[in-house]
Amino acid sequence: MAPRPAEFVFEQTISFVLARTSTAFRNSLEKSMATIGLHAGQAFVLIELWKRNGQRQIDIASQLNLAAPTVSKMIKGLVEINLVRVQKVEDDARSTRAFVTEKGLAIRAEVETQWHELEEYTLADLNETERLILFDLLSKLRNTYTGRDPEEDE
Amino acid sequence: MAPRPAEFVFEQTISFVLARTSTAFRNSLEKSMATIGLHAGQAFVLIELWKRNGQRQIDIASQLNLAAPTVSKMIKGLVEINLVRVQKVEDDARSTRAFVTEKGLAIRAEVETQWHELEEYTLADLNETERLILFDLLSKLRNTYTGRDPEEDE
DNA sequence: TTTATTTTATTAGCTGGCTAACCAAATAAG
DNA sequence: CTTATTTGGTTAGCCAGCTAATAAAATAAA
Repeated sequence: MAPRPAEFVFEQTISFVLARTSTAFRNSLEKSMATIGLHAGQAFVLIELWKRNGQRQIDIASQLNLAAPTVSKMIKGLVEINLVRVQKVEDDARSTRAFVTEKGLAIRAEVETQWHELEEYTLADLNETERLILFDLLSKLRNTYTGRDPEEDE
Repeated sequence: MAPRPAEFVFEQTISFVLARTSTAFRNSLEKSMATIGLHAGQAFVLIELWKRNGQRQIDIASQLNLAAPTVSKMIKGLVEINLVRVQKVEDDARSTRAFVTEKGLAIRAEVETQWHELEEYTLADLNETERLILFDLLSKLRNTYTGRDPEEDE
């Protein structure tokens, strides 16, 4: 491990910039999703269900690297606004599967539009090469923090 | 603005990866700071005060791109554990200035050590070039989201 | 000078995250 | 078969963020 410099400047660490950027981005995402009546966390759950409908909460949590209670709350919110319904699994009385409703399916186009808009705004100052590199580097960081196997998503 | 592709894959957007990476990083930072009895948010306030002691809450909020109530709570927590004290400004009865206590000054070395350790862990899979590029790209994103003037930090 | 506006900070209440503790069901061990 | 462990989910309670609403002080405007 590299030695800690004598005069440590927090602002010049990637950790610092990543943290501040994260917060700022989160606000933007929340605002973006709010325009279509969603919270950011709910959008992530929907994205997961659009990919594989009927997942159990623990599966969603695993995919998004979230804790079980976090997903539990998000799904509760989605059920309340009729975008998702839950259904007991017949052969396992512990788990419940989450399914998108018709309304939950219908909202996908709006989410995509908003998401794409935010993405463009995010990357406005970056050229194509920078975009590819940033995606790659962020993916590496994610793998580092979550200990996940790269390329395990399809 | 580029057209939204026919089949939109959320997972392949930088927004998606950034969001998931952010959450994972936040957890790591929180755990890291917890080893020295701090919360992540409190660390950021301390970092600001170490740089310029006696700042008003609104100054700190501005520097960190946080809302006033957020900083208010963080400082309250820091005061409770005797790392920060607040003092009324004599010529402006609205604002209070925050100062690090002796204990708040003394903890700096520990925070630096922990921070540096997390930074090394974060960047373990990245070479020097990638580190520089990542810092630069994240800074760009931060500027995009916060609308801040680049290079305004010293 | 009086009134209107802006500024600083706090409180209340929300979502996004977490851990700890708990329950019930499924499975493994004995 | 009975007990112990693991697993899926919820509840409670915490911090990191936010907005809206409020209060008080400072400033600008009339």
